[in-house]
Amino acid sequence: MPELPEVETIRRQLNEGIAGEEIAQVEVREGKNWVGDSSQVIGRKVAGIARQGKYLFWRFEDGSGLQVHLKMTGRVVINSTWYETAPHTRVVIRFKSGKIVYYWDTRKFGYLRYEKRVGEAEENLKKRLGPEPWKVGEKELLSKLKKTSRTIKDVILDQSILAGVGNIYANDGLWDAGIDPRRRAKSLTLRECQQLLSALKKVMEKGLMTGGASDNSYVDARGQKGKYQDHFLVYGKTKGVCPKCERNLLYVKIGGRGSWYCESCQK
DNA sequence: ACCTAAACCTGGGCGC
DNA sequence: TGCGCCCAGGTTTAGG
Repeated sequence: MPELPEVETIRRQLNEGIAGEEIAQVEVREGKNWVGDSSQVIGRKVAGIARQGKYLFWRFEDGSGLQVHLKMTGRVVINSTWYETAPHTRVVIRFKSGKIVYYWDTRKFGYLRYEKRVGEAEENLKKRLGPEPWKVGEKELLSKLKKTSRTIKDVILDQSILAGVGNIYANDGLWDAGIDPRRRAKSLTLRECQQLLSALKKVMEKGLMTGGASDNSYVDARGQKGKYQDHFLVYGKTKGVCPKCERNLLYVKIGGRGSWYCESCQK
């Protein structure tokens, strides 16, 4: 599942690959994945690619743009012939230069949407999203934690509180911080909040360094798998053991999402 | 207002 | 081996 490190990896590669390119043609093979009228992007030149949380924004030179969300199984891949005829290629964007961007998505949850004023779209989204873990202090985060009766895991997955954290990095971050995912957010001390924030930054930086987590569907904009799945601390480790104390990990569902933790090391 | 749960989809894994 | 069921989770939306 693309979370912040995966989306950022794609952003960097897209920026490198298509900045300055002019869109010549768009082929929408699956209408669910394009919101609105795809012909609106024809003739636009890409100025650059921005990101807010797990959202990508293609900025065109005329101030319009494209908002993209990959949801669970979305891929954005440049110039890979396999995707030309792949069964789940949903959108094909061809540039004047001959470069091609493929949007591929088995489950059809993701979308591309043209925005007449992309700067405004980014601003509107920014108002709805919380800060990314690097952009918030522990005191500011703690004051948000104190306002809710939800579990800490629920809260860090809430994009309006903290942007960019998904289930993989939430699980690993909570383990690294030694915090039980079932704890009420309001029960965290300032010190624990600081540990959690620094753990989340640490695991997400690791994710970025290793090219993201390709546990299931994720590949980068070059079609390559990441390696963070080789560094999972607890995520997905059913029948696995704690990396620290080697006791069996426990599994519970929190807010409908799989949660792995060590009863002994996470308090 | 605040919180939970269903809906959106498909392929893969599991049990029988 | 094969069938069918259940599950994965980001976000929105509907419901309690």
